[in-house]
Amino acid sequence: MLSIGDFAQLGQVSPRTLRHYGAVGIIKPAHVDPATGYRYYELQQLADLRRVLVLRDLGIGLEPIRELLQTDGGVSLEQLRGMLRLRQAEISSSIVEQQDRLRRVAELLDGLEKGNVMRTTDVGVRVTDPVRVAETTGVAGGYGHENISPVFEDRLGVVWRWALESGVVPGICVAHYDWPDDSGHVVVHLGFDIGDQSLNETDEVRIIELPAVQVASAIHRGPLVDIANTFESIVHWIETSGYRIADRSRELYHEWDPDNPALRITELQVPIARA
Amino acid sequence: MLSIGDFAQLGQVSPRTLRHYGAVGIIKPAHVDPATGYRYYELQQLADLRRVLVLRDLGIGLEPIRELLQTDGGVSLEQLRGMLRLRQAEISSSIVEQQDRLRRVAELLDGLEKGNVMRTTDVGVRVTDPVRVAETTGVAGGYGHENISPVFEDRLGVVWRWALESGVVPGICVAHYDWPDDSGHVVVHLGFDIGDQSLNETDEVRIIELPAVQVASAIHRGPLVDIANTFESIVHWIETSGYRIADRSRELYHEWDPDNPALRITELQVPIARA
DNA sequence: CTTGACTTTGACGTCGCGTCAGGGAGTACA
DNA sequence: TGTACTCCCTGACGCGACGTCAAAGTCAAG
Repeated sequence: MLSIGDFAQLGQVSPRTLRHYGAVGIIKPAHVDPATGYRYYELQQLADLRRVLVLRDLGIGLEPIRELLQTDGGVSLEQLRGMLRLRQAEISSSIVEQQDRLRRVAELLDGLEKGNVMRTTDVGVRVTDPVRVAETTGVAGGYGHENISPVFEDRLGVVWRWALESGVVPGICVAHYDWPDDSGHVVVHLGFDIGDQSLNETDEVRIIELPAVQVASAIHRGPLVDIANTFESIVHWIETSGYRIADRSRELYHEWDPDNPALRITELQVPIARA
Repeated sequence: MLSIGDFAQLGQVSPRTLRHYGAVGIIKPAHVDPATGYRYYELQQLADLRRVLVLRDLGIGLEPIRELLQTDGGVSLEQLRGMLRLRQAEISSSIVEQQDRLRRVAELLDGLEKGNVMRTTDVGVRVTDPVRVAETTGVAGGYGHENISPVFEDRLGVVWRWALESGVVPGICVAHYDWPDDSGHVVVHLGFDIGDQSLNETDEVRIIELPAVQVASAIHRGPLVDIANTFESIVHWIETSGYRIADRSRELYHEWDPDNPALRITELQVPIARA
């Protein structure tokens, strides 16, 4: 019969831990003095405690450990095997996760050295919601703001008039681009979210649904002339993060103040998949 | 001006999270309606939120993140660098730890396949307390219970008489062994813990101090005839755990009922060091 | 004006104990 | 027998980052 302090010392744990184990039913004192409430342990229980500590140090929770000890005998062997395999899988995936984190930290540090603090910080992965868009298409001479911008102005007027005529409630403005063809020309799609509204298409305005996809996204603030930088950041991020570009990119114009381009807020989305 | 729900959806977090961030001072709503308490956010804050999420997903706590954002400007760059390096070290060591766990889980599973469930489960590392021992020495023909046991009986009688004569309060019984010499003979040291008591040595009884060392220890229950199995388990554990035997082993007789060998409880300790 | 979606504050739960606080119990010494 | 010191008890809060109710107020649409 050992006092809780002695037993704790032998088992290399704190008395508080033993009381806790008693409270959750893992290791109960062999005897409790009914008058004083003092806990007394037997030396035999040291082996039990050891087993608990071994499992605990494997990262197994106290509740599963309790279940294992409760059904001690033949049954628990299978359970133990199952638990261990489960832990094996959990630990493995957590290692992978940690290594991924380590890579991201290293990249951020790397970015710091080169002075571009906010660049990578802004890029993140997410899964977009599917969105129904009423859009028009136009053709630009290529990527780059000087090519895209005139088409934009033009098409924006078209959809805007269409919106007024059809009485639709326009949601957020959305653009996406097809891959350039051999001549370098780019098809530009420009429109806006229409939610669940049922509308008739016209020759110029089509209604399509952009599917939900996993994207790398970044927020671009200010005028669109330098949006290429943001786009480049995303592409760089994608490459160094073990992804590849999976589809055509999209742009969402969260804030579009015609009078103040500096306050514009644009979200750039590039669909990705594991490389 | 976005409601908390809209802003949360854009940022891919829950409203609860935003409220929490507001409460701890990381991201405060751009405006709070004084009448209703409704929180309203600006789209500009999305970038802030993104940065927070990036750092959070790196495993950095909210409090450090808050400090980084508070001192935004030139100063925080150095802090950020420091934080990231710290995280780098933390993640690295946690990966090592997880890999160690993974190894231990695999070994336990391996042991399960071979049917020796409790063997490895009982072995653990600890650091012993230094202990002062009054002991006698004897020579046995070799390791093995048949050689050790007669010497034990003999020496036990000697220290016991000495204890009675000197009026010492005996503590726990302790044995340790020197390495066998060329002829295979083993010097056996047998005595007991005397705590802080000051005592005179005799020709037969010496007082020594066993230093604090890191040991692999296991509890052996029952008679000593099969203690070799337990010893073998420890040695096997040491070898497969990346340690080596650093010194002579020790035995502690926690429970020593002369009438009932089945209830005996012996702790085997083998000093270890990293291989 | 109702309905339903959204929002507020407040509070508890998570996991494995560490760490008080306030008070009883055991042991050694005068 | 008093006292001092150590050990033990129960009960409670704290940690970290929110999830998850609950009760009640707010908003926009029909």
